[in-house]
Amino acid sequence: MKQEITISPKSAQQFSDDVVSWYQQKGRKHLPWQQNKTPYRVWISEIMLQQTQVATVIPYYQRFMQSFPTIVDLANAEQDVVLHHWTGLGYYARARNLHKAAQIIRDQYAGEFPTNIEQVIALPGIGRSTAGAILSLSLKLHHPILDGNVKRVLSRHYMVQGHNGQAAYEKTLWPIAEQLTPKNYVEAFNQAMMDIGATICTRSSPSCDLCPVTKSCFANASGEQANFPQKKPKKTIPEKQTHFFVIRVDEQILLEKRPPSGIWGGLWCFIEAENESKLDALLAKHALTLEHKTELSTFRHTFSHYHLDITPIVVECSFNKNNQINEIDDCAWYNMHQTNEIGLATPTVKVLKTVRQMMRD
DNA sequence: GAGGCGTGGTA
DNA sequence: TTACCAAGCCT
Repeated sequence: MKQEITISPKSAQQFSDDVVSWYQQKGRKHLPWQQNKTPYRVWISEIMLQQTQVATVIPYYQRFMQSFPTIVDLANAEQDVVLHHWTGLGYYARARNLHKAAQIIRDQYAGEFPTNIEQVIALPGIGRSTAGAILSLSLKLHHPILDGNVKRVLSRHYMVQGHNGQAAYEKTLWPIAEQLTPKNYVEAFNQAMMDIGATICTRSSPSCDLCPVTKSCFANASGEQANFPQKKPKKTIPEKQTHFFVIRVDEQILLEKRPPSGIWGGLWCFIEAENESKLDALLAKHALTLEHKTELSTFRHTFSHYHLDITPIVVECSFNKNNQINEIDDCAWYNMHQTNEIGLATPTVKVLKTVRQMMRD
């Protein structure tokens, strides 16, 4: 059930004044994407920061901007190279969408990031909040934002029921964000709201004594900060099992490009199977002779929605006579000692390291 | 509209 | 160790 929250223009003005003054004194101003702010630089940061912490993003951001200094550079890059820069960051659809959107901007907007919010939202991977953040932070255009930080601040301030993922929760919060967002200093206000959420109005034990709007906060007044936002109902996530076939011929490793969507979409992984029965057919298909097989210890990789117990099987092979390296379907041979410009999932990187270590010993 | 989609940090 | 969280978007 959507709550109706009424805010007087005067209290909204007070709120934004307090937040903007706080930003000028205490806000974060030295993050890499806050220097030389352009729509492109802010866009990349906003995408990387989705569901990802600042400290994790910084080195990825630096490498990405170094390799793709402009939208057109990004658009013209190979998808493998873009995904290579995302290796280990997760939610790889973000990188695929970023690449697609850059090509749209190159082809339909002459390489200039659009400034109309509807056009920005129409780009793949950009929703209302990210679009508002890009246009307000880089160009000072008057748009509200509503990311996880802002939601938490507003949820507490006005005691809005609900939690992330609930439609009614967001339907209540967007009009609040619209009413509070000032016409002047919109960039300072939006950045400050994210800073306050990230550093003061934290998920657990918020530092209300440091908050510039604590005096008007309903949750603070009633001591109910811990009850907002509400806890999500917890659910147990399933466990799945798989084998990684590490098919190796000398220093060459056979990898398979995954389908363009779904888990690890577009990344290169070891060939997967639930059990070993697939191995014979696999060797025949690639014209390989088995020389030695080693099963490594199983390890667990946990996603947001399931656990995956992975058992790597190192399969040392030689090529059959008269068969050189032949690439079939979406498979390709990679030299395991070179840093190929391709995207790899974290467990793939981990197993590669283990195999390199085995070869040294 | 609820679930898919990653990973590393933290309690 | 396990469970949950961190600047969402897409289907």
